[in-house]
Amino acid sequence: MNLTARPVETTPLAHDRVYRQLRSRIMYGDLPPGAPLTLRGIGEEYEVSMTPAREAVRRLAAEGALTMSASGRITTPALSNDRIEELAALRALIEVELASRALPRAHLALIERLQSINNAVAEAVTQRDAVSYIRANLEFHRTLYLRAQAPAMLAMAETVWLQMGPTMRALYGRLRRTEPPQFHRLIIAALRAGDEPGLRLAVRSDVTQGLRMLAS
Amino acid sequence: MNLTARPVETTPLAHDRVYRQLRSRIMYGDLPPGAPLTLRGIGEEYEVSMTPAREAVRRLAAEGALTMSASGRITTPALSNDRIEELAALRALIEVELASRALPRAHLALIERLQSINNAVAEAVTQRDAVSYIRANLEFHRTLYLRAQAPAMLAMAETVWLQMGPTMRALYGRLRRTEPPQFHRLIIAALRAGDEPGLRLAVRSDVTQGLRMLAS
DNA sequence: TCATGAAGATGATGATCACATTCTTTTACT
DNA sequence: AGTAAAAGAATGTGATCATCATCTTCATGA
Repeated sequence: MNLTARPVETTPLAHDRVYRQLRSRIMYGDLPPGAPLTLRGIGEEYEVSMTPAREAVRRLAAEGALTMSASGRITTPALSNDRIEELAALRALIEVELASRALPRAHLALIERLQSINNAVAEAVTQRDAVSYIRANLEFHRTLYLRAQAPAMLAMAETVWLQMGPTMRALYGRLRRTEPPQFHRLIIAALRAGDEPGLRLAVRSDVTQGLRMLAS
Repeated sequence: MNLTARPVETTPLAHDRVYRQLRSRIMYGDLPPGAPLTLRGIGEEYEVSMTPAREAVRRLAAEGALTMSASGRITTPALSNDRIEELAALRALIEVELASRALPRAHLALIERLQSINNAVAEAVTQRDAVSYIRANLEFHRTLYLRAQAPAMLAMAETVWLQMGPTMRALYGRLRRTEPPQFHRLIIAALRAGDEPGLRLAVRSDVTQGLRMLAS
């Protein structure tokens, strides 16, 4: 048995590092929809050969974070309105369930952390910083859902976030808004009150509000 | 512009062929949970080098169809009971929604096709053929959900099926049953009657019935 | 008998290259 | 000037190899 108490510092793995960095850039809207990528370009940017770049891309493509054309060209996804509606519906289904499962375990410390994260969201909104906004917003949701103790569901939700990343950024660009997210306050209030129906409604509203931007 | 009206027979791509064949074997329960795989073994089996084998494995691992240990060892997933409960809950959430969206478009021809697929399911049950049973059962569900015109949701549902494939097979092995699936008949009846609440209940029951096998 | 350790086998990782396809730009012809 | 053909550049695919980590097996010693 290995008893050497070394830290968890495993993973100098090149492909995993490239995967995680690309994933962050996509999920948080650093790349616009339809942005082209190349294996050689990625390899150069992250100082690896084509092989780890390919594996990272293959992995991201499998998660829907990247699109591969018939000829193998790599781009970030440019979603149709129908696709966006579907993904929003998936978010509603999965995240309402996650919130519901997190509710009985949501104690005061968690609620206060959500409160503080929500301040960061509001801050990003006033500064019109799209990437910071998306990052803080998703951190708000992830922090709540982690309490649900449902890793498979959380992974599904994150996959949906990943697919919507570039589009989220583009949508935010059209948005003229300076008020902080109202539904986050409703979520926090419902958590405090232990109000499950209210929580479900608040999460569903928060998750599908982006659709209204499309209608206009 | 290319006007050569060649058939769609693009894709002699090795990694894609390996991916699809491995995916089928996993989804339909041809591999037991925890089965080890190697890149060289896959390459030899499908007569390709390690490179396409690696890409296929990477893709399947990203979908949760394969598990990679910290040292890179590849196995089919061996799910905990908690994980199985989660995946069943996800099936319920997503597939109930898909069925509901398919309902208004489900005409007689579709219902008759479902009827005939269900006969194949019953046939597989009487012959105790696990792989045929799983394949026919999933074809039943996929045929219905295709009518929902919701490709992103269907892809999510298939990802869940994929993750449960090896476990489904193992569960079926414990099952002593000769009667055909009762809930499929309820699904078909609800479709004929245009009964949405009944359809939702029938799909949810069908999808979560496997959980009862675990309780025993 | 069991633990310890070394040697060999096994397997994933990453780099590099040749090749075919696709896309882009340039050239040539009407 | 506009269209088409052709030359060139760019890009993904698949094979091969060197390397390192891990696992297994077997021998050694208390």
